Amino acid sequence: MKILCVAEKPSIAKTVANILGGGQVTTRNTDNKYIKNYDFTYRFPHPWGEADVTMTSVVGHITTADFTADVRQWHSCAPAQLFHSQVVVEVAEDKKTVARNIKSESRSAQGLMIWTDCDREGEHIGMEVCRISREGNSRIVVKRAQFSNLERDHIRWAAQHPREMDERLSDAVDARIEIDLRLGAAFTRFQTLSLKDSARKLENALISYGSCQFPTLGFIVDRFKRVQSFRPELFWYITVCVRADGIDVRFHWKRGHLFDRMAVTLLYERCMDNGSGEGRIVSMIRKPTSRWRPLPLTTVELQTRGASFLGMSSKKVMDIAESLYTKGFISYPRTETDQFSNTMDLTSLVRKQTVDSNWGEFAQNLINTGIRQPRKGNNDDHAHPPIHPVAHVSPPAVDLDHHKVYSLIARHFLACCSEDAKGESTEIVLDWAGERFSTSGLRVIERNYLDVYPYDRWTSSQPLPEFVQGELVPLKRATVDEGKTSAPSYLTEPELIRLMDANGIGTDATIAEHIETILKRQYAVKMPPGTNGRFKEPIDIDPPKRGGGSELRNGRGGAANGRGRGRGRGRGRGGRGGRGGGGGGRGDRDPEAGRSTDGRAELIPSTLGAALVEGYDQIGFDKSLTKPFLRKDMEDMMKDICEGRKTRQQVVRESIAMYEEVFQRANVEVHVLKQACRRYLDR
DNA sequence: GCAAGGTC
Repeated sequence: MKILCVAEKPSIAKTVANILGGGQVTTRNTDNKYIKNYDFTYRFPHPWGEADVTMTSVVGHITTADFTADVRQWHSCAPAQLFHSQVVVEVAEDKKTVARNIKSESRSAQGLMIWTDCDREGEHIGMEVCRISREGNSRIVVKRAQFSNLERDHIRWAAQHPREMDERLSDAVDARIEIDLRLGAAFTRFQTLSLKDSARKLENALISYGSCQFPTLGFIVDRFKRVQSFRPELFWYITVCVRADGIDVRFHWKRGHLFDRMAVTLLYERCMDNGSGEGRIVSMIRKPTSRWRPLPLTTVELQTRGASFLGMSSKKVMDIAESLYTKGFISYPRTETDQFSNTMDLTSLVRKQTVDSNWGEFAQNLINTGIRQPRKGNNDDHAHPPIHPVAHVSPPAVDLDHHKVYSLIARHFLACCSEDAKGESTEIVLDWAGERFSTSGLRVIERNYLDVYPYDRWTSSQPLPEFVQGELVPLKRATVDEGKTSAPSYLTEPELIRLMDANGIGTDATIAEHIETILKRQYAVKMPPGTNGRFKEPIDIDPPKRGGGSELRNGRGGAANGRGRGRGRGRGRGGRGGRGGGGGGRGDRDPEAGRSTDGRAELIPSTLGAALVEGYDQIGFDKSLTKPFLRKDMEDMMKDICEGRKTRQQVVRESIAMYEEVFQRANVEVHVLKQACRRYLDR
C-alpha cells in the first residue's frame, strides 16, 4: 500500500512528515527547488492500514485562469467581449514542476490524502491536486485531512480521521476566479484606454480596476471628502469647579455643549442669579468596574493592532506572522476565529512562555493560580483557532521586528488567559440651580492582564474628594467656555482594514496587499501621522514613469520604500511647499522612524484616485463600483455555493450580467469619467 | 500592460 499526501506549502509537508514519520523520514529532491518529497511508513485507519507514505506539497494554487490567446492582446477585441469570451484553466507556467511531481508520485499510489489548509482556497487547491493526480492515476482514492494547527497530537488525530473533499467550496472559488478575471480585465482595459488622452499624466498610466481595489480606494476618498467638507462650528458650555479636601474638581455640564451662545449665556445667568454660589451634591456613586481582557486574536485584529501598537504596515505584520508560522513559533496566522475551543490545552501553551525573560514570570503566575478560560467572541471559521504562540522564541533566534510581532501575539495570548483588570469608578452629580453637572473618577485596583499587555492603557484618575449626598458645596468657579468641533482625521491603515473587513473586501490574507496595490497604482498616498487635515486637495500624482528617470529619483532607499510609495510621499509634500515640520523632518529622513510610523500613516487620495471615484459616483449606479456593495454580493454568493443554495454556473451568470450592465453604462457615460480626470489632473 | 487568491 502506498499513500501520497499533499500539503499546501513545503513547510507543512515537512512538519507533518516529521510528526507522522516519527523520525524515520527520508528526503528526496524534486524538480521544484522549494518542494521535497518525504518518505516514511505510517499506519492509517482502515482500509488503508500500514502504508508507505510519500508526503509532498504544492506551493499554493497550481493552475491559473486566463483568456485564450486571441483576446489576450489589449487591442484584439472590445473590452466588453471579455465578459463572455472563453476562459481556460491550465497549469501555471511556473508550476509545471509541481504538477509533474504530483502526477508521477500518484502513479504508484493507491491513496491520496489532501493536507491543504482547511479553508475555501485550500479546498480549491486540494481539488487541483486531485485532478492532476488522477491524470497520472485515474483509480486513486482521495481522502482529506482536517487540521487547524501543527501540534503533534492534532496532526496525528487528523491522519486518523480523514474526511471527504468538499467540492462546493472549490466551486465557490472557481466562480470567484472567473468573475474577478472577467471584471478586472474588462474594466482595466476600458479605463486605461479611454482615459489615456484625457490628461497628459495618464498617457502611460495603468489604471487598473479590481473588485477589491476600487472599494478600498472608495473608503479613502470618502473619508477625505469628509475632512475636506468639514467646517468647524463654535459651541459653548458651562464648567463648574469645586474645591474640597484640598482637591480641585471640574464638573462637566450634563447638556454637553450647545451651538447657541445666547442660550448658554441665559442658562448661565439664571444659575448665577438663583444658585447663590453653591451647588448641591445629588449623588456620589461608587461601583466596581473592569476593563476586559482582549478577545482571542484574529488576523484582522493582528493587523490593526500591529499597525497601531507596533507602527508597522499591515502588510509587514502579515509577512512576519507568516514567517513565524512556517518556523513553527505561532499558529496559523490567517483566521477569523475569536474563540478557543474548550478542548484546547491552553495551560501547556502558557507554560511554554514561562521561560521568557519579559513575561515569563507573568506566565508562571498564571500557571500557579490557574489560567482563566479566555472570553469567547462571536466568530468561528471552523478551520483555524485564534492566533497564539505554539513555541517560545526570543532574540537572537529571530530579528527585532519578528520579535515585536511575536511579543504582541504572545502577550495577547497571555492576556486572554488572564483576569480582567479591576477598578472602582465614581460618578458625582452636582446640581446648580437646576443645571446638572457631573464628574467621574477611576481607581485601578487590580491590573491583572494589563501587566502583560502594555499596549492597553487604563490608569487611575486623580482621586476625588468625599462628598455626602445632599451636601451643599461652594463653587470655586463657574464659567462659560467656548470650543469648536474638530475635523475628522484622514483614514489610517487600521481603520481602513476594519472597514474592509466589515464590508468583506478581500480576505484576511489579502487586505494588506490591496492597500499596497492602490498605493502602487498611485490612487492614494501615505502621509506621516499628524498630517491631519492639512491637505484640502487630493495630492498630485507623479508624471508617468518613463524608463530610467524614475529609477534615478528613486535610487536612495529604493529597497525600503520601493513600489513607488516613498516617491509619492516625497513629491507630494515637496509640491505643497516643503516640509511641514520646518527643517527638522526627522520622520522623513530616518529610515527607522519612517518604518516605525508606517502603520500609523494617513491615507490621502491622489488626483487620479479622486477623479476615478468622483467619475464613477457621478455616473451613479445603484451600487457604484467604488462602494463595497458589489463585492459584498459576490461574497454572499460564494457562501451560497458553499452551502448548496446556488450552483457555480448560476452565480457566474448572475454576477456577470450585473457587472455587464454597469460596464455598458460606464461606456455610454465615459465622458463623465474623462471630465473628472481633466478637472483633477490637467492643471 | 488587466484581478484576486494561494505561496516562495
